[in-house]
Amino acid sequence: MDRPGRPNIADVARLAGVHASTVSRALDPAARHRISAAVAERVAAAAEQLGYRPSALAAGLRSGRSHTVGVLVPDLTNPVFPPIVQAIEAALAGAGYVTLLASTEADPAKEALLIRRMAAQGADGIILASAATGSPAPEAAARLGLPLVLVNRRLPGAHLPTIVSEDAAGIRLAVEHLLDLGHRRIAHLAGPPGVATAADRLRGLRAALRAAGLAPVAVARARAYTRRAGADAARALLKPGRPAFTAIVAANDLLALGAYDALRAAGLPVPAAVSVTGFNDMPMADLVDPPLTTVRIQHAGMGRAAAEAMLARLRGEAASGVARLPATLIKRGSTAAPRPA
Amino acid sequence: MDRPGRPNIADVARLAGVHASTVSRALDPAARHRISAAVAERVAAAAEQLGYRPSALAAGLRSGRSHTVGVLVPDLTNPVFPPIVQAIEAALAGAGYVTLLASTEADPAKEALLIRRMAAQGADGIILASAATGSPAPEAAARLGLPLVLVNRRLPGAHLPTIVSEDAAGIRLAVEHLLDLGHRRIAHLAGPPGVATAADRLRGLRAALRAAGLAPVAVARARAYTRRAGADAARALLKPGRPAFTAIVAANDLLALGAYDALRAAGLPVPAAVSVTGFNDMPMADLVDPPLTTVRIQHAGMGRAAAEAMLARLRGEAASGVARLPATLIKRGSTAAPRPA
DNA sequence: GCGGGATGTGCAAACGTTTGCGCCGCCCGC
DNA sequence: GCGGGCGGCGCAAACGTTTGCACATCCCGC
Repeated sequence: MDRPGRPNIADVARLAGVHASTVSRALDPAARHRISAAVAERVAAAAEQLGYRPSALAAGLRSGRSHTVGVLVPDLTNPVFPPIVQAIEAALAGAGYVTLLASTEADPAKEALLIRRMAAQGADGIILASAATGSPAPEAAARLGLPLVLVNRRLPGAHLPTIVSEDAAGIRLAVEHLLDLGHRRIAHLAGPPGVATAADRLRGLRAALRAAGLAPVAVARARAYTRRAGADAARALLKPGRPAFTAIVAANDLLALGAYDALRAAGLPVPAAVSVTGFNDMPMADLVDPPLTTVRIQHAGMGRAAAEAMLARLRGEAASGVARLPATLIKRGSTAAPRPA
Repeated sequence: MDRPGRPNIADVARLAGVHASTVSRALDPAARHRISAAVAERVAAAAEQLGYRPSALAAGLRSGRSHTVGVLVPDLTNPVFPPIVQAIEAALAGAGYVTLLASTEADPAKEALLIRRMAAQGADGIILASAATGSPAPEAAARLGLPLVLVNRRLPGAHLPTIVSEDAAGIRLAVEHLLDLGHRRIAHLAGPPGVATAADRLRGLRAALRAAGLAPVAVARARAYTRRAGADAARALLKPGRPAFTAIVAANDLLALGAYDALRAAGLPVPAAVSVTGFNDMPMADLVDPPLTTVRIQHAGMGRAAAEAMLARLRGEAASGVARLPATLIKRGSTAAPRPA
């Protein structure tokens, strides 16, 4: 009976011969300076001896800060997200924060539910990966008074701290690489509607081609960022009557892999008949056949930056605006000079 | 001043004209039956009108159950884990639980720290993916009184609820497939020491070969479940003086891909010169060159089962023992009949 | 020598729930 | 007609912290 589970702050106080509030202050780095060194030391020793672990729950209840941040992704099995989530978690953990993870499955209702649930758990903020237009997150977070940070995708309407890649500049690298190889008839496999990256990359593609006095010979829009949707859209590009092209710039690696499927089915070898580029340089992009030429984004960098932005907001620094992390071109086997006509 | 942030349980009680404790019971499905239907309805209406959201923090503090479960993975960027974590999270969310995620980076000290931190956050239990021998988790969880469930890897010493794949039976499928193709000289790329799957798969391989009156012609042990470690171990297999073989059974897909690298470097085409099999059927395994013949495990099934096991334990059902989920062989392009000697 | 700021610590009130206990009134059985 | 049980609800004490406030002590300057 004298070992009632976990030691209390009161137990520590008793052992150290001080009041509980003194223990609280002595153990809080931000308030330790208000305590004499001798007492602080005695408290630390007592806490150590008892193996005292403060209850973050109780602290969170009283202080309103639970040292917890929610992370929402649409689908963790999309290879883009694990590195981002991993980096977020690492950065948050480094600051003593715990990460709450949940998948929205790209369902706005579920997104709203999860935000409410995380708020109920006392989360101090929400990091949302891959917001789509119509997302209830901004309004839900605002109503709950929760800071919201966006990563990987912008939300054009909302005025929120956001970390994304340089989509336009990145796609320009891919286009210029193809132009250098001699391609002139370039098609685009665009991302789904309502997704900022899709629009930004399409715009970037148009601008890059225009700079060379060209325009895309065809644009097909995939209904989702998946391999299957990419294959379907690529098949549409290949329909008889469509203009001929020698290269496909895909808005995303999975779409590029879908293009592989469609081209293979049509008997068009990559890159001999058609060159293909992706975007993201997801893990394993170098292992597919042929190895995918793609635009590498800073997965980990984005995650870290998003976590930092959140931590800054939680410190009270009213940071905002969108940060764009540079992208680089990774040349692999899926691009080559066009077959001479 | 009359809109003090979030509505209280007391606010609801006031509006419904009852006591706070009645509100608590009326809103708790497990205790609603102790309340008259009329009052329950009035309370529900009041809660709805105020947009009342109970604070899980406060409830957790008082009741000791925070409806929170911690999930620990060594490395989220390993493609095996995202589907498992996703399934865990989905199953937990379905039961009203929130998932805490953290990466241990295969560091025992970090593992222990994260368990302590999650315990401080009031986590009701811990699901540990890929425990290695010497893991501090069992002792740490026991000391904190936290239920612990293992997934993906057993921990031979500990007596814990565990969900793994049928490793021995799975590897037997790969071996029998190679035997059917006519292979007789089979080498094994084993997993790292201290990892139960590595030992189980090696044992399964030996048993399957013994049943055919054979034995592995060579076994190389990778220092980790990574592509690079697989390549290094495969290189060791290829050293001059080592016995010749026509097939490599790898303990894991990433090791198999490492074998690809080593074989390619040695000028040995897969599968013409050497057949290769993997284990896990991780995403993208069908996209590599050549598409990998591998043993498919039930990623999502394991995650779901692990979550169910945890929920059962939290309901008080003292479940235990290891559950083994069946694996199936996926035949692709990396295996073929051996080149006639 | 005295007033006034530091400086260090204690006090107690929160934070928002859950839950054992007790009370009241009703119904039912004898 | 009466007693006992039970259903329905209120009461208040937790759960373990943080933090504004008060208070004592000490030191310093005038």
